[in-house]
Amino acid sequence: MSSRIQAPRGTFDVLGEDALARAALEGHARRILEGAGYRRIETPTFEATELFARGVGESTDVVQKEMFTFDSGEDQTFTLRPEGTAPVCRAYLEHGMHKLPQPVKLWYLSSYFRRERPQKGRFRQFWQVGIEAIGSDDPGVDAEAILLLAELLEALGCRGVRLRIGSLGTPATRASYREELQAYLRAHEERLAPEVVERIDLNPLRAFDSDHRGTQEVMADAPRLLDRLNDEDAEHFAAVQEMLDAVGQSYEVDSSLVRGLDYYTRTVFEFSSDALGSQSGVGGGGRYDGLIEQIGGPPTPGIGWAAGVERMLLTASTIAPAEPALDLYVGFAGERYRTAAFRLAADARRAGLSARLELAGRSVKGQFKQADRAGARYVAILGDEGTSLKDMETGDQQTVEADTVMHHIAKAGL
RNA sequence: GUGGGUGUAGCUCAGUUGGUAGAGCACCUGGUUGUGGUCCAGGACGUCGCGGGUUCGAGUCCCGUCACUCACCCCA
Repeated sequence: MSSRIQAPRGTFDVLGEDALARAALEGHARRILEGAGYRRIETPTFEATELFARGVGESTDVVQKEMFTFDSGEDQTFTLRPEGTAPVCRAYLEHGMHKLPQPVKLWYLSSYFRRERPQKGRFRQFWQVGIEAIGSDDPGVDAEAILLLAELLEALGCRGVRLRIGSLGTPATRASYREELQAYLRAHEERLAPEVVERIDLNPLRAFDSDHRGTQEVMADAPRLLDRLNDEDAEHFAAVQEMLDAVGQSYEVDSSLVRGLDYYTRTVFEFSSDALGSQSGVGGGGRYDGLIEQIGGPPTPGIGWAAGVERMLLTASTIAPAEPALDLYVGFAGERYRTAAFRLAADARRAGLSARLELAGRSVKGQFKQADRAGARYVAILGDEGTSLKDMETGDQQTVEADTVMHHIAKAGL
């Protein structure tokens, strides 16, 4: 066993009930998102490393220490995609989608890769369902996007979900606010928790989340980003809130809401669930009006979100995947009936029934047992005494010609 | 990347002060010479995560390693 090969760290096989639940999740996502005009897009699993370096931001944790980058043997390196927004924006540019009616609405469901230390709800290959709406800065796009994610989480029965929203304004606003906040924190260093002081340079906004009493007192009077927004951005944010209010979507405004990717501007939002433990984020996103320019295109506004499939499934309560129904189990008593049984199962499938053939050499008793466990409605056993057709629900059984099994089942109304 | 916990059958787990591995469920067979859901009997499945050390002897003790897990960090 020493040399038994395992799935790589932080990866997993999708099987059993999990596979059924994922299929159900995909069905909900397609119905909800396509109903709102989003169309499916899938981009390559790996991209030029530069796309993420420029798009996501050189200074982010994702780019600095979490990317799986490999040498292509050519003059550039490639990287397993750590997120979906930059690749979709690249595709938008590459296919001239600015000529389509704007905004272009796209959704995806695929896997992403980050070299992190795995724990519950955090993997090295993980799945996200996400949307991007590119080409409009109308606040209605923001509100609609938020609502769609809320609707998806609702459809999945995700528990303990709450929504926080904020606005980051422009990159310039954000940068000057950051300096203001850092200066404020340094001025009150002696009252702050040591770990907050340590992170003033790296992540000053984190100070808002501290449960340290002195820190909380200091932060009560700290400058807020939302108070520093310019008029246009403040109006935009107000419009988004007005629309959420109009449809009764509950949320809380969180001035300290930050997202880990550099490209966000204006609206940001996050759905979290207290059912998740420390990886509380279920899904989130925001506006990225500078991203397309950042990767070499014309100034183009955009907004999107991504939600973690594994995390949604961890909190989902109403996804009760059902095994697919089985109409007919075809067995046989005696090797010489094997081919006829094979043919009956094939005929049944051609006629639109779900049918399963005995493939494990079980005894007749074993075949009935197996058919029962598989939830078969009918069992047909081919053998010396003809073909026995049994209705597993009523227990009724008759001996029929193999050729007429389909006819008998049809008569019963299947 | 840092720190803590845990790895025994397909699954959930037991295993006494170190003495050479068990239960339940699931699977297969038989009881019913061709008939399910109950019951009874039987069977197959483990180099006890992996490697090394201590010992006459290691699932048990020690070291390393891998994986999972929790917290930090970060995010989906």
